[in-house]
Amino acid sequence: MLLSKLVCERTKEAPQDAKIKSHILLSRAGFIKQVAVGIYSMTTPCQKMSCKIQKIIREEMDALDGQEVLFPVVMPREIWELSDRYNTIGSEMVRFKDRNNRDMLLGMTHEEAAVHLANHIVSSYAQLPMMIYQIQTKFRDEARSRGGLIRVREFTMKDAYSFHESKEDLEKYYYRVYDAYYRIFKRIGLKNFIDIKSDSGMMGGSIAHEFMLLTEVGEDSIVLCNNCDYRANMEVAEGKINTPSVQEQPLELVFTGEDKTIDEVCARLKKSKEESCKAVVFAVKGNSEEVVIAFIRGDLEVNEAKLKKILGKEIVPYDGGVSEAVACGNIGPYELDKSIITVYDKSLERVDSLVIGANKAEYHYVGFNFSRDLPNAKFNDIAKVRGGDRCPVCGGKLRVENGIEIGNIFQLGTKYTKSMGMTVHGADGGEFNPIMGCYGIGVGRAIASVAQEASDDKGLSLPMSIAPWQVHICPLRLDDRNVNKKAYALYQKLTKAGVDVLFDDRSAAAGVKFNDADLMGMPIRIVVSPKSLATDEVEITVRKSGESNKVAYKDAVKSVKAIIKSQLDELNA
RNA sequence: CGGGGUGUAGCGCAGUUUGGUAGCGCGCUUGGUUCGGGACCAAGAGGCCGUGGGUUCGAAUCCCGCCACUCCGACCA
Repeated sequence: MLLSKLVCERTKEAPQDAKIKSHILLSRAGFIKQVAVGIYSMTTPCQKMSCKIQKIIREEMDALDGQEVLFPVVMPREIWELSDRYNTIGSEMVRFKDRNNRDMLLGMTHEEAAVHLANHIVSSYAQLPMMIYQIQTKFRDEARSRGGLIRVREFTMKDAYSFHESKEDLEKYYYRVYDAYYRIFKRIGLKNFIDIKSDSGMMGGSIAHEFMLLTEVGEDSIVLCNNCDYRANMEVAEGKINTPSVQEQPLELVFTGEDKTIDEVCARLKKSKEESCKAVVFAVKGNSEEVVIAFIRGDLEVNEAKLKKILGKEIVPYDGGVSEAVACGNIGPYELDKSIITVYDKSLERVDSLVIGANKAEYHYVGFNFSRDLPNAKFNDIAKVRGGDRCPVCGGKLRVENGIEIGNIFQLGTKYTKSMGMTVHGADGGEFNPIMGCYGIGVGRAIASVAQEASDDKGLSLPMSIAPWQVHICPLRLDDRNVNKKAYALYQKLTKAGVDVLFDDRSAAAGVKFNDADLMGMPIRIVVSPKSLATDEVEITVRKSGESNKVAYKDAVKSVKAIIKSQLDELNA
């Protein structure tokens, strides 16, 4: 490819809105161009990279006996009503009417389509296990896109769906996919990634893992143990905390005036926050009359994901109180209106003397004791883990890091096969609903993740396996007849040898060419110049290490192929 | 969905307070001199100042509406 013709505009300055490295570099290198919020065009280098990632994914999926299919982007309402997701999914799903006034939608995931297809084809247990996958555009109307390609509305995703006769078979297959995911991420050049147990959320099913790239700019919080290999998404992470040892005391009503926050009340009463109980008020989504109060120790925060799971309902923060008389700041568990849904965090269970709201303006109680004063209270874990809490497995210290979700795998169970009426004949002559797994990887997000990780202050430094071109030739002084002849000849020879080459045919200054090469990040740079040709050599520089060697012109192809091979071997190891 | 911010040339920005002929840097075109880490000289092209309305002799600038983009938060199968 000749750089002068390449559809890809580099800029010196980053777009003002780009905040994170991958977004800045992909924009500056001209790999992506925003069209609307969360919607991007990809230029040639980016598309080539996407194709190479897809090729690796296909190889690994095919090795699992996956069969590539293509589901539609636009689907009718009907199949989504069978799983009830037409109604349960909110406005992230784009719905519209076709010319005949039929309800249609844009696919944001394809469990329904997968079951619809499999249901028509699979009728016997002998056809199982079976996995189908696709690589296709999805549209999710995210409330807020950000971070360049990290969180977008339209994106290319590989999604796979497997069908099994038994839970055991699913589990066996699930862990094969798990291993394949490790290979995929390693092969595309990601380094600092881990898998974590995750909340299967609204997908249904039980066991699920997320693959996370650990990076400061990640939007997810991950809890990791410094001592053992416990790790979990913040949504499901558990931590152990110390219980303060306080003497049991009689319950006593105390005046606290205008002090409402935990800090104010504890300061006035000279108590530590660990001996207080705070109330966090939520409303059930779609019904602001239905109030839920979560009680938790004053120094902790409520983990809304855990709370939702316990309630089985969507909730939203609510800033009102339990009544006009008792606003936030004086709510307590003692003698509270019984019609209100309450949830108690386990952090409160063994504190023998608590400061609580009195459900009465300007008053709190001290000396509250759950086992004495509210013996029927049930305790759940609804606390957000903090860095420094202790590991639930080994007791070691927990830390919290940020990550980007680069893939996920779910054991779905029979949620979709049951609701959509997919049955298969078993060996015993009976019928059963196949057990499903599903497995996703976002291709664009993988590109952003690589850009985030594989880069330095000069620009991208792309892995050999997915770089759009493996070699970037920078001829200096193309007006020099010898340089011109030898540089173009080298370009031809490398191309013939099966190497992907980008050739900078512009008559620009050396600095311009070098800076563009550094920014675009091809793994090997070759300089052909009057200086190098004086000794009949070219200069080969490895982008990653910066290591540079002069190689005899006639050995250049051999030398390049050796570097390519060693870098690919390292990624495939 | 809540709270801030910004829309002026392909990109990055100044000009808006105090209304008076549309500016700068980069990039682009042409010619010349340069040539191993973002060269120099000269000459050019390129803008309905987001959009609709209002005020005014006159609006990028003042007023009102709308749209888009963006940051923080909520949300995120």
